[in-house]
Amino acid sequence: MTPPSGRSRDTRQRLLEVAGEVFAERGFRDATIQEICRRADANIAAVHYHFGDKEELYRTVIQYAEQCAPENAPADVAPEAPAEKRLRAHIESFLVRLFDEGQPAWFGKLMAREMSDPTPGLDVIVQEKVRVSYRRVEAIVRELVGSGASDDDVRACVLSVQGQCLFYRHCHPVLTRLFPDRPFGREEVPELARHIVRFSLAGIRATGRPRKGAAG
Amino acid sequence: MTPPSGRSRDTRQRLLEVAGEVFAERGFRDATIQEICRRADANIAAVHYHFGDKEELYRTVIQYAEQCAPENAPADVAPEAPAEKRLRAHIESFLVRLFDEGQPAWFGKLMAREMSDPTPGLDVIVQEKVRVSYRRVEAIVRELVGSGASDDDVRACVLSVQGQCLFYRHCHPVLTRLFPDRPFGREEVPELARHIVRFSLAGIRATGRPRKGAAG
DNA sequence: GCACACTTCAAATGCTCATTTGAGAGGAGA
DNA sequence: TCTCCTCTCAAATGAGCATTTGAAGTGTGC
Repeated sequence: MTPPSGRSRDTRQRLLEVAGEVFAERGFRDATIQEICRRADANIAAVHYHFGDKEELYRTVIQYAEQCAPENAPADVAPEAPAEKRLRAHIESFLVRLFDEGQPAWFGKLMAREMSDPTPGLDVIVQEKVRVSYRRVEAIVRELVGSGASDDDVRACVLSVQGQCLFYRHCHPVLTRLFPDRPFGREEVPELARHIVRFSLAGIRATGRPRKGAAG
Repeated sequence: MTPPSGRSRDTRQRLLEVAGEVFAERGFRDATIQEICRRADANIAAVHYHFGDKEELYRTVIQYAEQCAPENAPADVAPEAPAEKRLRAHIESFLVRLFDEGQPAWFGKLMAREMSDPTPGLDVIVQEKVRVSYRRVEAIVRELVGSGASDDDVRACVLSVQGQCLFYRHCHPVLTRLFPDRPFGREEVPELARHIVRFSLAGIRATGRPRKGAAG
């Protein structure tokens, strides 16, 4: 006689998904077990029963998120494609992941949150994900940058690219206040990507050249 | 017979400064009045006496920080200097403010925190500060960018510049884990600034040009 | 000395929240 | 039917915290 919805899916599973959302929205500390259980339509003791405590729930959420988004890389471009194309593909897929409100939506938010305000249990996992992403962009930049570029130059370029992308998530609250008429969401990704690609390609190529930027 | 240090300065003043630090370190919610009072060597009821409550203390801290750092603009460059020079000066002073551990040190941290995770009482004030900074960079970019650039192009360039700078604060925890040997602090500002200037100048100039970035 | 305002203090007070408890519901196997 | 075993539930429990209280200190003008 139980209703077919809600109760139907495993409580543990529902908790996991809802917890991901709530942690992403509020952060580890500000998220309350009460809210997670309310949204998951579960009893407040369910978290303890299934996960032990809040921290363990958080850790499990991260692992779950990782296996949910197994392909960090953009699928729609061949590894042997020219570097420009791969850069464009990376930036687009990175932005999409940052903005997406879909299935593993909260993962991007969660990562962004962890980046600026890490919690103890996560260090290693963040690093694994971030390092992979970093290495891919590094390879691209290395192809594009001039021969005069040092390792430091390459790293700086990678961080410039990632910085531009992450900005739109990290500072989203500021952007919506600064430009109330101008949305910055999933819809605008192609447009944003176009700019970041053009800007970054020029920046990367300039980095390779021996002459300095302003003081000739 | 009271010791000459500690007690000497006004309790209210000490609370204000210490609270700035603590809020910057932990965020509004995670900061506890207990810790603020302990560090300020004040009784726990002092906050209520001098400020009413935690929120009002926070608001006062922001105002205090603003008047502490009245000159948001880099002082060491004339408004009529060439745009390249002004861009360099802006980027350097922005980075310094983000990294500085000096007097109004926590202000940068606090702003960074507010940007990604705003608290209700602050919206307006953040906007005032951010808008000023934005307008200055906008003017610089407008001079540098080609005539073919739209308003959207200009804005995107400004955000690319700010994004690159803010990245080093927002993602500092990630950077220290990703590159344990490579510090990213106050000391490295000139180096970082040099890269960001070169990268951004090229990016901005490329944005003005009609041809697309990748398909040349 | 004496009243008075301004500050500080230690000890409540009460709220929110994570965690625990102990009592069941439901189903599977004998 | 009886017995486990798994899972859910409502109601404690107790910790951490912001806020309040009422009793002192401390100085200033008289």
